[in-house]
Amino acid sequence: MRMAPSPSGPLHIGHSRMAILNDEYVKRYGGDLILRLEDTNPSNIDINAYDMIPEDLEWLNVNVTKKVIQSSRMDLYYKEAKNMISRGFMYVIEEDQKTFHDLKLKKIAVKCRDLDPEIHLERFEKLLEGKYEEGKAAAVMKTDLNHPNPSVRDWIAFRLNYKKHPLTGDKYILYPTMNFSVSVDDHYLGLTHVIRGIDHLVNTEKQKYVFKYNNWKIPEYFHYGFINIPGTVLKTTVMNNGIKSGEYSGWDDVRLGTIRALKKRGYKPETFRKYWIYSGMNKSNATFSWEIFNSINRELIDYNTMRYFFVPEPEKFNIKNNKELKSHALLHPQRPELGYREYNLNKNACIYFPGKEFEKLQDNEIIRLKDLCVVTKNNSSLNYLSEDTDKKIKIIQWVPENSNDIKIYYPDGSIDTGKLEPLAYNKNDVVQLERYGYVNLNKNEAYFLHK
RNA sequence: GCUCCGAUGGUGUAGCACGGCCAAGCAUUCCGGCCUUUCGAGCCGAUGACUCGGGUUCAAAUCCCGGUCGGAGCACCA
Repeated sequence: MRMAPSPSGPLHIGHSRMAILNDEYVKRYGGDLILRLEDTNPSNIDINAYDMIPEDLEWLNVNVTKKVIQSSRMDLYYKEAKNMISRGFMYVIEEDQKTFHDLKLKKIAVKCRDLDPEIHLERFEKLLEGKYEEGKAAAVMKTDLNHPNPSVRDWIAFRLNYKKHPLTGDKYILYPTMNFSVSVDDHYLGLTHVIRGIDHLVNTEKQKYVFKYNNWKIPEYFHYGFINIPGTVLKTTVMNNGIKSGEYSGWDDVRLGTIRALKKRGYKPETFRKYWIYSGMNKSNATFSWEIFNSINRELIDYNTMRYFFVPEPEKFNIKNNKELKSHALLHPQRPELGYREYNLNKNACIYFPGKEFEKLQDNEIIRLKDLCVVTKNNSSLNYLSEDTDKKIKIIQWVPENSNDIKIYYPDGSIDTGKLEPLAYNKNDVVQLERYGYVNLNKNEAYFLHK
């Protein structure tokens, strides 16, 4: 099995599907999982991606057994190309891009298509030596000019690019297109099974020509459908531009759909795995379900997340108690052995209470400050009533006066501000803010995870 | 336009290769209830789907034909 991203940025949630599906097959049936970085287009490479991609995979617990970088295999591609030219399966055109394309649309062969292989070999050398301008010549795979899909007709196997390559510099100028390098690599790396998206359906058809001409064994292909991932930014160029312009704080900005952003928000690697295994390899397109994804994650983290109080839009109230109070809230309702969060409140203590909740209360309504006492609303104040009651009343969270301000960053770009109870401050952990949601605390700020 | 794919509740899937056990299972969301000093967890309940039309057959979600809708590809990107 293999996975073959181009090193143009870090992995995002869409890539994680390919990675995990491949990894899962290797786990079940054995074999190698090859990470192949496809960097044969110098115009589309981010040098940092060579490191970021393996990091992301490691975090996802994807077990890569072998790593290959295509730009270090150029000699192999050249060798195979010459071999195929000499046998008449590939040729070199001296037409420019548009001319060649127009001819193909009309199913017309270029004049030189069937010239002696020797001539094409000479031309190929000229390509390597840089005797042509970019876009004015290319090596072409001979297929079928009558193929109903114009892109399958005599597709381009090598093209010139004089741009400096981040890894190989100006050592090479002639680069194979994906369809050629993929075919050669899939064969020599011994691929038996290929899992990839349906966007490659036509590429598979193109690549099969290379296999057939060389009598190579064609791998088994599986194509899965597109996943539309709503509400998140995934396009590498958009992310990249946003980072450069300062709009995003980096590749791990919580508004992005990268693996590192999701990690920062507090998702578990296992969540990705469970989700993608559960989704299977349906060929039909689907919408990514954050609901299900979050539900999986919630189930994984709930047992190990401590509970704390957070008060959004805090309003300060003097609860006018005439005695000292002590709060005793469990760190985890199912795990009393973990202990309590306790705060001592003096007589006439002040607390913070959520502004929105206060507005919703009826006058004289009795409510419970969770794990503290019972109060009643009178006009614009909250007044102490008793320590406990048997009645079923609303239970609302609060925080003591010495609580700290905190900002909670949402993936949609919004920010919630409020007061976080002192015991949670400066923690670096995923916690559940009771009646609010799960967040990943990072000292004096937090990233919203999910409800 | 051409070529190729696909279509099961709000969402995601199971079932389709070998028609009957499917008056369609599971998960999630929403709604209702129980429990609980969280709107979390847990428990119970409810609503909700085979794209349409033909055909084959004793019998079709499953096979065949056609329509509709959706998607992908039509690059010297991957």
